[in-house]
Order: sequence, then structure tokens, then C-alpha cells
Amino acid sequence: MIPIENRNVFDSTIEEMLNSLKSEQKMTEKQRRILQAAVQLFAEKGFHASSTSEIAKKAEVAEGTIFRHFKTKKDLLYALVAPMFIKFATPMILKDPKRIIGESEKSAALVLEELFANRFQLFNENWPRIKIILQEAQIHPEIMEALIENIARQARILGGQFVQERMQAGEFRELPIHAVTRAIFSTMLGYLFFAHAFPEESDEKTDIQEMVDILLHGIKKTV
Amino acid sequence: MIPIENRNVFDSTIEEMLNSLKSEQKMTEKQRRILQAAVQLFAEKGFHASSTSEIAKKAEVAEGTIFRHFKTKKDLLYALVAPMFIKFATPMILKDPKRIIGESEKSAALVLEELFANRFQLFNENWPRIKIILQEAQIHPEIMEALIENIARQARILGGQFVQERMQAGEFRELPIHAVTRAIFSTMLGYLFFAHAFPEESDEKTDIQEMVDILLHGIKKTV
Amino acid sequence: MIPIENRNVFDSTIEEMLNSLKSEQKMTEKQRRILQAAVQLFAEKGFHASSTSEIAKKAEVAEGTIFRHFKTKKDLLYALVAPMFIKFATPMILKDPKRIIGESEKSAALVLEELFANRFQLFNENWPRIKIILQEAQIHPEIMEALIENIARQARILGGQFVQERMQAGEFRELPIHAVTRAIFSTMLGYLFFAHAFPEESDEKTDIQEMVDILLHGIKKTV
Amino acid sequence: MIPIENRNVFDSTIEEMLNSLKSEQKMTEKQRRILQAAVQLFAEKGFHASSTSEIAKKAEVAEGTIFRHFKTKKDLLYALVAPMFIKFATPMILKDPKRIIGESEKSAALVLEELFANRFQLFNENWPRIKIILQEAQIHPEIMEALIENIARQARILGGQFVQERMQAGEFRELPIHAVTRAIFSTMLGYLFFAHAFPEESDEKTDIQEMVDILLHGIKKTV
DNA sequence: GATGAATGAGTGTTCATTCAT
DNA sequence: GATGAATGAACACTCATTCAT
Repeated sequence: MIPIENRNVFDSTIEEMLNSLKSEQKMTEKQRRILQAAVQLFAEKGFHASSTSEIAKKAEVAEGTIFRHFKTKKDLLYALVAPMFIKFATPMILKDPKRIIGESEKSAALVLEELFANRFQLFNENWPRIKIILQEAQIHPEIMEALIENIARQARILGGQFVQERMQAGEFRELPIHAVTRAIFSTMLGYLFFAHAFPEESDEKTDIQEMVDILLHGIKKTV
Repeated sequence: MIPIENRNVFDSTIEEMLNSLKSEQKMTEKQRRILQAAVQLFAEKGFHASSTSEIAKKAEVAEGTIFRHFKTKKDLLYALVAPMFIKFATPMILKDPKRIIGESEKSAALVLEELFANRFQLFNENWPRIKIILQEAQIHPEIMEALIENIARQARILGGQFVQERMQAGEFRELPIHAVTRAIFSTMLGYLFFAHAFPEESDEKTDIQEMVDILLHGIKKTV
Repeated sequence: MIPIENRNVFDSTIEEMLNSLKSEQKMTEKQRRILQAAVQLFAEKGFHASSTSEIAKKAEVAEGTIFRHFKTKKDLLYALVAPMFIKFATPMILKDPKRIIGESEKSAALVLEELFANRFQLFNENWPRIKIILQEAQIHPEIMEALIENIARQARILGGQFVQERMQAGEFRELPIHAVTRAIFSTMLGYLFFAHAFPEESDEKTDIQEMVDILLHGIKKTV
Repeated sequence: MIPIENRNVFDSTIEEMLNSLKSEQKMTEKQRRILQAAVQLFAEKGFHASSTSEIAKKAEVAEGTIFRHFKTKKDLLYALVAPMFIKFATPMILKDPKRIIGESEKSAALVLEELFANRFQLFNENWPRIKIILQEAQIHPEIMEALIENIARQARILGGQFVQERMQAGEFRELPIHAVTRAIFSTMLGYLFFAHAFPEESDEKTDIQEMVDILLHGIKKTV
């Protein structure tokens, strides 16, 4: 169950998704098999190109069983997508802020390195579902908007707070906050892309150190 | 017609695309109308969700006419996608390097600002087709690979040359070249994302100056 | 249980229906609930358009429970339809004749008024089931035939006896018996239709008097 | 095409039916084959119990062809049903009134015999479609209402006019008009039922004479 | 006896593709 | 070349029926 006080973070589209979501832990064996098969196929071939009969075959259930658990094919998509919104949005709001804003005695370098590592892990662990969300967001404006409003905007606000603090502490140069925030996110985004495009060359730990070095040189006050 | 010496840049998948590509200039009125309708629909709703009958209606031709010009629906997609590979890859190799490498007397700031503005324009002008390519790349690994090999890798090589030059000239700090290159691309990528997610807040010219400022602070030698 | 001597009235199709019929009084609570739900739904939406899951929900039993009591959905229909054949055919044969033929001292007007009122009541009380039977009779010729042979023909014979008696008594004109019988039934049938089509205008008691007036003027000897 | 001045006879439900109705004469060979197959199957087994694949097989077309001509299965039903509303309603309004009201010098007996014969022929010629309409009217209240409003009510008004005229001319007894009208319609309705239930015994011409005899005895003034 | 999850054949409908005109 | 009617395989979804609990 999603704690009540966090639910108002999600607008009605997501709300709807969540209603059709039985907490994934409480799913039956068959439901899990169906979801898992759907994740694989949707990520591989896209939502439209994956037929329910294919999903059924891969999940080793009868086609009708899918519809016993998910009213429509689209509900199956939502059941896949919704938990991601929670996973991504809530821990970022609930746990990382404490580390980032609260533990302000830590150096900016350490904070960013930890943040990057944390977010990258989240991405890697959930890549197939993220892929599905990004695919569908291209096509369904509601999903795109939910993505922007509930994740991107929240993340940006949080980032902005971090930047402002460090700037007030005299640690960062006097720059437009949004420009600095954008630089931080761009670094993360760019890395995800590079790591995916040229996987063989990546060593996450060194990569993060290099990125943070450049980034902080860019935004920190020179002594 | 694509000059022979560039064709070997493309691997067999792209080769195939190109074979089914009558240079877009030599197309008849109807063919152009079909392609244009397809671009709009594919970008808006995705390839699978756009039916040939819809394309025909939007293009104001008979459904059969589509198949007279494009053997299958997939060929229509290829005919849309392939020219993009050329547009994107070739001018980047042929024109911008001259400005970037050749005009090395220009400040790095100017070079990067010009480069960013130039690339952003390319993106904006071709956004619907780029969207289609990115969508399809998620699903067809060959396209993704072609994208990486022919565009991303080429671009990175070029960027690497620029970085190396400036580093040898003592203008940039002694950092791993790929890290610097990555920082440059991340900045561009991140901006494209931000401009799309929060469009109302963007003013391209100032944004570019801010980005280049941070970026160069991050990679330039401090005096 | 249906008394043996009446069972031979019904041909094999009906026989079959009856075999699957546990006398409605000896049914369990659940069986009754299922039957009742089915009557309502079949009458409202037709047999094919009513799903067993709907019936189960309306009856507040599990879907499986339906099939424990009625081997197939069609058996459920038969269990609804069969008792009607008995209800309609038997009391008409057993009770009303005594009044019509036996109490021959009564005026034809009184007899007909009583008969009409009695039959209309039967119709009104059983309308949902009658509707179902008529619907199914359109589709299954066996049911239509059973309807005609066991109800219509029996009723016509009875009506014929009444007409013949009154004719022999000099009360009715010398007309073909079947024509008079038909006139009587037509009057009833027509009323049922009119009362259904224009319900607001009907007052049963006056209507019956008007009808019997016209009918008897048509068939009685003028003094 | 339906003449404009008659279209306002039909309420919006029928209007809708008519819009989806390409005048049956202007249909292609295939459309006619589909409609014909559908009439047979719907009349035989009912709308729900007839599958589109069955219709296609009987019509000897591909299943897809049905949907090229009739957007949904229900449209196919409407295309069958709508022309019946016209056939039944319009000629009764346009042609028979002239004979019934205008030719008032004719005896009531002749008028009724002609009317009965005319309506019975209409029924016999269109029986399968009428059966379909009656079946569907049980289930779809809109059809039932359209039937009552556009056919039953119109017919009753017309009948009422005829009765009133003859009554004013002193030919009919002073009875409630609606009662006389109902007697006339009941006679027709009852005959249709009897002729269907006991077909072997019917000779239409004598039957009509018998019915009109009884009916007129019932409603005419005795001299 | 009662349940309801599971089944898979069957449904109405869509769609890329063909081909006679 | 251009058309659009025709096709039938494939699709998402429904349903009566079964059966382990």
C-alpha cells in the first residue's frame, strides 16, 4: 500500500494506474508470470507489436487467464508502468533528500557520487520497464506528462534545493540555479546514454569520479 | 544519389534501407504526400498504431497507391528513416569539422556555442523523424546499432579530435579525452531533454551561454 | 413431480425439458435464486446475451454453483420454460372447463368476461417467463411446436366445445365453429398486444366489457 | 430515397437506421448476398446466435467483406430492419387511406376484406424480416418503441378515422372508437397467429370473409 | 455442496496486402 | 499509374464449462 500522504503527489492518470495495481508482492504466481512475460515482450517489441496470445504462451497460461487478472491489455501495461512511478519518485523523495539536504556536512563531491551511483543502480535494475515507459510516453501524452510532472519536476525541485544550499554556503559559484541543476541532470542523462551506447568502455566507478570532477569544476567556486 | 564513398559507412541493414530509397527529391507528388502523412502519423501514434488506411486518407491517395510505391508498410518506414541517417551523419562529418578543427583560432566557447546552436537546429527541424527513429531503435537492435555506429561513434570521434586539439594547445585540463567528450555530449543531450520537458522556461540563446559557461569552467584550465 | 397421466401430453422435446426439471418447490434456496436471476436476465436481454457470470452475480452465488445444479446453460433455460407448459396447460384443462362447460346456465357474456379476466391475470403474473418462451419458440421449432400442440391446440379444442354447445343451444349464430373460436382468441390476443403497446389507455374491466360486447354482437343470434 | 415529407414520421432511432441504409436497390451484388444471408440466419437463430463468420460463409464472401459494407454487426441488423419500417408504414399511409377513407361509397365489408388481404400479403412477403424485428424488439426497447410509435400508433390513428367516418354515417353502432379499432386489429393479429399455428387448415379468402362477417356483425348497426 | 481460478474455443473487428478494372 | 473492393490471418476479448480445493 502506498502511504496516503504520498498519493497526492500523483495526478489522476497515475492514480488510476495505481488503483489497478495490486501491490506486486501480493500477486499470485500466475499474475507474476503474466507480468514478467509482458515486461519482456513489451520491452523487446513494444506494446502494440506484442500480442496477448504471445504473452500467454510465454507466461505458460491460457490467453483467457490474462484477462481474468487484467481487464484489458492496456491495464496490463499500466500494472507494469505504475510501480515504476512509485519506485522512482518515492525513494528519491523519502530517502535521498535526507542524505543530500540533511547531511550537508558531506562534500558536494561525495554527495553527487553517491547520488549518481544510487540512481544508476535504479536504472540498471529496472531497465526493461523504464524502456517500456519511455516508449509509451512517446505515444501517450498522459504518460509523458505524468512522467514530467511526477518525476522530472519533483527531481528538479529537489536538485534545485541542493544547489541553492551549496550556493548559499558559498561552495558553488553564483549561477542561475536552473542552469546548475540542468548541468547535474545532463551529466547523469549523458552517462546513461554513453554507458548504453558504448558499454564495453565503461567502468562505473571511475566514470562517476571523472564526471563529478568535471561537473564540480564547472560549478564550484575556484579558490 | 548517395555518393559511393559514404555508402560503405552504412552496414548491410542500412544498405537495405537505402536500396528501397528513391532519393526524396525525385519522388512524385503522391509519393511525397504519402511519406509526409506517414511521418506525421508514425511520430504521433507510433508505427504499429498507424494503419495504412489512415495514411492513405491523410495523404489523400487510395490505399492501393501506397503499395504501388512502397512494397510493404515497413518499406515505408525505412524510406522515412534512411534519409535521416544520411542527413545527420554526412553534414556533421563534412561541414562542421571544417569549422571546428579548421578554425582553431576561435575560442572554445564560440566553437561550442556555434556547434550547440547548429545541432539543436538540426534536431528541431527534424524532430518528427528523429522521434520515429528513436522509437524504432528501441525495438530493432539493427537500427540502434546503426545509429550508434554511424552517428554516435562518428560524432564521438570528431568530438574527441576537437578535445585533443584543445588539450594539446593547453587550453583544456589534462583529463581523459572520453570523459571530456562525454561531458560535451551530455550537455547537449541534457538540454534537449530539458527543453522538451519544460518548454516554457527555455530561451535557447541564454541557455546555450549558461551551459557553455559551466561546461568550459569544468574542463578548461584555470589560469 | 408431474403426475404421470399428464406427462404423455408432452412430446419428447418437452419430456427432455421435464427430466431436467426438479419440481420447483423442492429446490434449494440457491437453486431458486439462480432460476429467479435467470428469468429476469433472459426476459430482459435474451438467452444468448445473458452470461452465466451475470446470472451468478445477480443470484449471489459462485459461477460454478450454477453448473452444479444445471448441467449446462441450456438446461437452466429448460428448467425455466418447462414449468410454464404445465402451469398454462393444466389449470386451463382442469379448472376453467368446469366453469365454462359445466355452468352452462351462465350467460355467454359472463363466461367470456370471466375467462378473459382469468387468462389475462395468468399472463400478467407470468409475463417474464412467457416472454422467454416466445423468444425461444421463434428460434427452436421444437418449442414452437410444443407450444402449439400442447397449449394452442388444447385451448382451441376447449374453446370449440364451448362454442358448439352455445350454438346447439341456439344462442350463437350458425357459423363455422373454428371461425368463432378464432374470433374469441383473436380478441384476447389483440387485447394483450394493445395493452402492452398503449398501456396508459387501458382499464382492464371496461376493456373486457367492450370487447365481449362487440364479440358477442358478432357471434350471437339477433333476436 | 425516402421522400422528405415522410421522413419526419420516423423518430431519431429510425432516422439513424435509415442513414446507415443505402437504398437496397443500389446495393452491390456482395452487399445483397450478405444481407440475404443475414436475414436467413437472424430469422432462423436470432441475432446473437448468428456469428459473422457464419454469415460470411453463407454469403460466400470473406468475413472482412461484411465489415467493409456494414461497420458493425449491429449495423447489419439495422440495414435489415430499417426498410421494413418504411415498407410497412408508408404504403399504409399513402395508398390504403385513399381506398379506405376516400372510397367511402364502398361497403365496409369490401373495404375490410381488401385491407386484410393487402396487409396479410405484406406480412407473408416479409415474414423473415418481421420475425427478426419482433425478436429484437423484445430485447431492445428503442426498437419496440419505434415499432409502436411509427407503425402501431399510425395504423391505429388511420383505423380510428375509418371507424369514426362509418359511425358518423350511421353504419356502425355507437361504440367507443378505440374499442372498434381494437376489434379490427385484433381480428387481423389473431388471424396471423392462427394461420401460423395451424397452417394446414387455412384458406385465406374464406377465412377473411368469415372474419369480416363476424367483425361487422359485432360493430354494425342492426337494421 | 460450494467455490472461483483456469481454460481455450469462439467472437466481432482490424488490417496489410492483392488485383481486376 | 491509380484505384478501392475484397481478402483472410491475426487481434483483443468473452464465455460456458471444468475441477482442485
